[in-house]
Amino acid sequence: MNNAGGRRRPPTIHDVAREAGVSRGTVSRVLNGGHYVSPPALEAVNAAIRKTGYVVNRHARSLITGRSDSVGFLLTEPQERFFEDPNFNVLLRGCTQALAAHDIPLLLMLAGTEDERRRIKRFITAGHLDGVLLVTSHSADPVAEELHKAGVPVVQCGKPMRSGSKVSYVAADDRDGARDMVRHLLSLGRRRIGIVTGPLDSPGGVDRLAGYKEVLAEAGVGIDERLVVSGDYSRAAGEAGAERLLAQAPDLDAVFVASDLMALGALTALRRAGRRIPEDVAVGGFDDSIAATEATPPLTTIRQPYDRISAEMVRVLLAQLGGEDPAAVILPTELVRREST
Amino acid sequence: MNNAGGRRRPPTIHDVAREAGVSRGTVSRVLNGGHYVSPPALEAVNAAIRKTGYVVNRHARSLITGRSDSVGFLLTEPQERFFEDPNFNVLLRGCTQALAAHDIPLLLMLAGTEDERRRIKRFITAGHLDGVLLVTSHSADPVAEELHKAGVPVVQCGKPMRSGSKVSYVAADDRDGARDMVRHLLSLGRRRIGIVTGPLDSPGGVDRLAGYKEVLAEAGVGIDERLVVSGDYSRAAGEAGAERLLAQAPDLDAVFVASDLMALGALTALRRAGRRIPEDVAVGGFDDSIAATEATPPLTTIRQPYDRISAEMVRVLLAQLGGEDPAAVILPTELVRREST
DNA sequence: GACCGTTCTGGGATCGTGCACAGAAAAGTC
DNA sequence: GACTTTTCTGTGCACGATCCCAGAACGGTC
Repeated sequence: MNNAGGRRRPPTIHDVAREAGVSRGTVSRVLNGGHYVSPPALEAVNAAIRKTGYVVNRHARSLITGRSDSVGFLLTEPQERFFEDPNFNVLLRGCTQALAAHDIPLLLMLAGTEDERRRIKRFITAGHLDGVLLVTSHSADPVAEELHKAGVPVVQCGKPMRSGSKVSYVAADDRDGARDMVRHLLSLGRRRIGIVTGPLDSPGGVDRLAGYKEVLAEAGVGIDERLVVSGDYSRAAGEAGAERLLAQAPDLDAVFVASDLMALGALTALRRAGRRIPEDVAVGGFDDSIAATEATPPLTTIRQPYDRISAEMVRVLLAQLGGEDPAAVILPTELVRREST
Repeated sequence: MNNAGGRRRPPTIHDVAREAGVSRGTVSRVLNGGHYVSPPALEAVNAAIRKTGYVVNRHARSLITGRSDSVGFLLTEPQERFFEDPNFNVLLRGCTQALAAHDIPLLLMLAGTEDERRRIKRFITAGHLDGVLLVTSHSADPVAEELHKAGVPVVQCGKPMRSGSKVSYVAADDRDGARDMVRHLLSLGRRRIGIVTGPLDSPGGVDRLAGYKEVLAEAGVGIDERLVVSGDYSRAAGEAGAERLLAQAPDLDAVFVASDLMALGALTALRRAGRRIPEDVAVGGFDDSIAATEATPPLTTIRQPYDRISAEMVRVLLAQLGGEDPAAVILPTELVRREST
């Protein structure tokens, strides 16, 4: 068994066939489900596989089947922000593990520059991948639509902006999450509730704002546009947003910030203005990333089920590879109470 | 050019040959470097490639060459900690981009459970990968050695524990970084300098401690074992470590904490004990992760050049694929002064 | 026994490349 | 011009699997 220094030629299906005393065809059938194989042949082949340590050559298989049995995980701009977002890690890990359970390798592709985008699109449309899991914070990104048009199965993380799109997606229920948070703030007796929204050219930004307005209207609390500002999910934007709110509506007693990272910035700004959290101003975040638990005080937030999102993305993609139609999945969120409210 | 709804058969080398009026062999030669091809033939082939939109079928190529032209990025346990470490992201992104420049896809493999480890080892040794970039916080991990013995080119991130190993690695100069930090603390007039080391079964832990002791000895400051405690790089360990130091040596005036994450915990513990940072106790970290800049006060730390580390890992691996011998690369660190010292 | 349908098996064709080889064409040498 | 060397080209084969098809083996029915 000494094999140091170089790789030996791996056993092929032919070696297994010879060892088992059957033909290649029979071995191939065993490998692909075992239909139309007699019990003794099945056992002989399995024994031969164990004995030889045979592993299928995926390249040879792909060449004839036309499938690659691998999936791409595509992250499009803006990398800096997203890549440092802990939520991204959870997604990537979840997808990798869900695919591993099906023995499907994941190819990581980062499209930062325009040049990289072209390269990657070329790679994908060349048929090197069976499907693509797409993550982009900018949901207006046309790449999902382009790949879909080229016949490549795609599942996007987060709702796409264009509503007519037939691209599969998996997302958390932004609107409902926002409703829960605002109801929670109302239940604490707060009435001057500000909001720092996400970018309003993305469904995440729009839907969370819609939920906010909906609940306030329901409760008979009027909507004061001075209580509404927007940011881009970054920490700095949260800080600036809170400052703007304080200037426009100094009497606010709560803020719903549309991401935990922005909430961190908001905490800084509010504290600097001398407001106590949560006594003077209650602060609610969105995401439930680790940032939320490590903040001081720990953030009340809306949990996005990233582990389930990744699992669903893989499930939907594999279903599509199996011939099913594109699907949209919306997963429920959950209010997580901590000390900031 | 309408191709909605399904993939069309991609053009093959044969289509290109027919289009260019040459044979398959000539096209193949153009694809692989263009040697022994006449100028007119070269141009005709290139034109045909552009016209047909031809992209090489990697599976067919791999089948005949025996190479896969793809590389694995393997992360072994313990995932939870490492995966949430922002440094990991920087490594992963750096490797992906460096490989993309050579048109080499990266396959992400996470080995959490023992079952996953077996699966992945099987996958790799089956020849589905040309080489492996290995990241593990536990440097005693035998997987590097195993893969190496199986003839798979490996480059490890961080120095391996076993010194006799012939596995390539790329690491920052831990010892020198520690020396710089301790010299810096000495230059501030501090003499009672504590240390929270990393795990002492890893070179990172051992070497940083060695640097610490070396500089103190050089400076004629004795080594007080009450000033030395160790942790596991986690935030909680930093907090506990600082508490132990405060109990064992209440007169300390500086702490060198062997990771930024631990330093965050140490800040909490020191502040709770009423020590002002940096007036009473100066705190130095290690890594220069984003945690360092976001801490209050921002941490003085030793910068590990993760972007260069990832680039070197890829360079060394590709060199090895090209037939060169395994290599060890140690990169210089840099002191980053901020407000915690 | 003749016939049928189902289960099971083996071998040839095939996927799209790279490589070895043979031979043509061009270039250099005496 | 005859010869060698170098450059250039096309063809057959191989890589390792799946797929298809023909036909054998089996069991049941009339």
